[in-house]
Amino acid sequence: MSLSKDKIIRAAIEVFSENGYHRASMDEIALRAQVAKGTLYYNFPGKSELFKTIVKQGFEDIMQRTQADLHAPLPIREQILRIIRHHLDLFLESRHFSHIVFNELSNGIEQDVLDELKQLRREHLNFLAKILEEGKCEGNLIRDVDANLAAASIIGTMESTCNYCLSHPDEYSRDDLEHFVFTMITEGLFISID
Amino acid sequence: MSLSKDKIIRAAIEVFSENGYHRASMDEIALRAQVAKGTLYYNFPGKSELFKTIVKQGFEDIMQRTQADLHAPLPIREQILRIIRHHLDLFLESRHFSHIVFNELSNGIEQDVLDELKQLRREHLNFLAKILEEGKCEGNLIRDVDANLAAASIIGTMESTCNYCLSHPDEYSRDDLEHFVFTMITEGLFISID
Amino acid sequence: MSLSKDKIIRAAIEVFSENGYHRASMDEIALRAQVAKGTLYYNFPGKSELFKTIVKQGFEDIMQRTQADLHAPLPIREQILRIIRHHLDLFLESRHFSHIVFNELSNGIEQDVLDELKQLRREHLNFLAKILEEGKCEGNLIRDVDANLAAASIIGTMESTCNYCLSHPDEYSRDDLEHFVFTMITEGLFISID
Amino acid sequence: MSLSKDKIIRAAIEVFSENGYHRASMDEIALRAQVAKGTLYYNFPGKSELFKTIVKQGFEDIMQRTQADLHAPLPIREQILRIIRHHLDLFLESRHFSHIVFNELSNGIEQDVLDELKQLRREHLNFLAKILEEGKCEGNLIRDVDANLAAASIIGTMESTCNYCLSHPDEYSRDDLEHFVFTMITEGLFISID
DNA sequence: CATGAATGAGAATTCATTCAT
DNA sequence: GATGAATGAATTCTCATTCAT
Repeated sequence: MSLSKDKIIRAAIEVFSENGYHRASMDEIALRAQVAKGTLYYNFPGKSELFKTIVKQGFEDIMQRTQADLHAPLPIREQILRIIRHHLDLFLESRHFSHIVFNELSNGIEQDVLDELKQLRREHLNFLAKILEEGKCEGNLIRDVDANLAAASIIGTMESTCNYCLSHPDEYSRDDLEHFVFTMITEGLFISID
Repeated sequence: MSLSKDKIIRAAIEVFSENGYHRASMDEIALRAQVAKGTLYYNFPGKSELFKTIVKQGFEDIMQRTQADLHAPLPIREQILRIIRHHLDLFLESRHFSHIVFNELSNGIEQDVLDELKQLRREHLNFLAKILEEGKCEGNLIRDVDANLAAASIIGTMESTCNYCLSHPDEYSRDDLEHFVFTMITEGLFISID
Repeated sequence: MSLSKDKIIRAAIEVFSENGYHRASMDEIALRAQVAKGTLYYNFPGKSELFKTIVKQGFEDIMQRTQADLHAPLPIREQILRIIRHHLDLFLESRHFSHIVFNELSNGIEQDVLDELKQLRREHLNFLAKILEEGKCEGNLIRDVDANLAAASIIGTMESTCNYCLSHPDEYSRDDLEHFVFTMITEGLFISID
Repeated sequence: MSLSKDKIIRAAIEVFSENGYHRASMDEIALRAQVAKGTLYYNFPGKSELFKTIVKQGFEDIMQRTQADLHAPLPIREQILRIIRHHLDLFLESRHFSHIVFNELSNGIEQDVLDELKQLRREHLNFLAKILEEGKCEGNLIRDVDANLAAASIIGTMESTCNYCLSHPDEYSRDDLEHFVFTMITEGLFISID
């Protein structure tokens, strides 16, 4: 693997994260990667393909990190907690990137690349949905809802609350947030009388 | 009242919704509005101001529509249901626009306009948070969580699940979605044993 | 004579003086004159004609003011001094306007208007040249040079030194400048041994 | 060395000279330089920077050409004559360019670029003023006037008379003009009785 | 007389992409 | 493998001018 390719990817993550897809410029990426502009095109067919590579890597990374932490006999309760933890890490650490990865897959990217990106997102959702699905088998804990919708819901909750926390720094601790998200997702807003 | 201004706003909503801020071009907006390019600039100082007008109107619209439906003595349970209904209407009807309104407030818009947009989003969140806060007083129903985070969480859940449904058309009925969202938000993923 | 017309002319002098022909906008002129943009075009055929009116008025004004101060039996020495005085007044008071009037008659104005403007400048030069020519008859004082060139030279000297003084405020008094210009024009740089 | 850069500069001198700063368009410059519009922006940050480059080069050129011709022991009389010669060359050869360089430094160029341009003009004036200042030491020839004002005065005289001659072609020979300017500058308009 | 909404040609600038070296 | 000069289509914005009222 070429050295340039790595430098480019690292720089591209930075630039896409900071600016979003459209405001990110190939010039800026080349500058940060300390390679010539031509080198970008030597290593990647174009901007959207470079973007796809980044996003793909992002999805794979979060899925792998999460997976690695979900040893077999963990109760679903703990599994969900760990999923939340890993995703909050990602979201809080690199909010724009997460935003891109999870949301900005609509704007003006070439249709074929867009389709691949949507496929990646679907896979990630399936990954989470599958964990939930398996969790359902485990005792009478998880409500019988559509696992895909549930996964989407979890991601939405995390993204939105992270966004809010990031724009209100120092108001919430990391632990507060984690606890809140876990409660909302598992117990909901209403007090259950038990 | 200027006829052009209305035509421009209608066209701008369409174009921004379909393409997002950056891919939306003033040319396209003028074309759709059937006015000359100069007319855009006669009526609005520039692209970002036009965008701001649209977003502002969007926020005001959803808040007003929701407010109008929340008569005084409704139980919080019913209020939340109605909030969800109105927001799902908006999200499903104009997904990209909602996405813009609720999320794409980060990428390369002029800082001062951006600040105003964030303020609008904050106001909308406060609007929802206040309803939740008031709901807390009503019996022992709502969990004692941060109302702002809860509001953010609700929006995130709705946005994300709507997105999912829109990319999987015909898999979920409107009623299914509404019911799911309501359950997730109020009861969470876990079955409460009562 | 219409009231609007006067307001427009006054505003136009300001705006042209401050910005030069090209940067001056009809919008700005209308704004300052407190009339609608259409009113400009009701009173003047267009920007260049408006400009011409201003310049013409400027030339006529300076010529008239100067003429009025040159009573018959004044020695040429005194006449030149008064010419200098009046022109310095104009140049120091409204540097950009003078600049426009005396120099910026080349840029992108319609050819026919431009021709008229050049004609006006020529007339002003002739006006000065004629005074010099008459002065030649008076004793053996004025060198036998081309009166037109001499007039051009006088204007150039005044313009250039005024410009310098305006960009170095408080370094030269009005009297210093007047005295310097008079000396340069009449006696030149070299000490004449007499 | 980039070939395009040279072509652009040559074309820009032409276009700026013919039209002045505002009427000169980047399109026209690109066309004349036979490069694509983008190439302009590849080589120069923008219009005003390109303009600055041209003006700077113009000032440096005239100062250098003049300097090169002023060998040490030349009497001040001869030095002034040579200064006049070089400047008339420039003014007559490229009137609009000279006009731009020496005068059009006011109209709507970015403030920072404008400041640099004014600085360049100041340097040129100082260059001339210094020569005059040194000339003062040489015998009792040069009047004790402010050297900066004198330099400004000389430039103004040359500019204005060249302008006049250029709009009255064939009326004055190059030698006539040179002789006139030299006389005006050194001896002034009045006959000194010696 | 006066208005101001509407126009559209034209201008500066950006940026993904190509290609000869 | 890598470069960077060159490109040109696309984009935002300006502004003199027109015209129905």
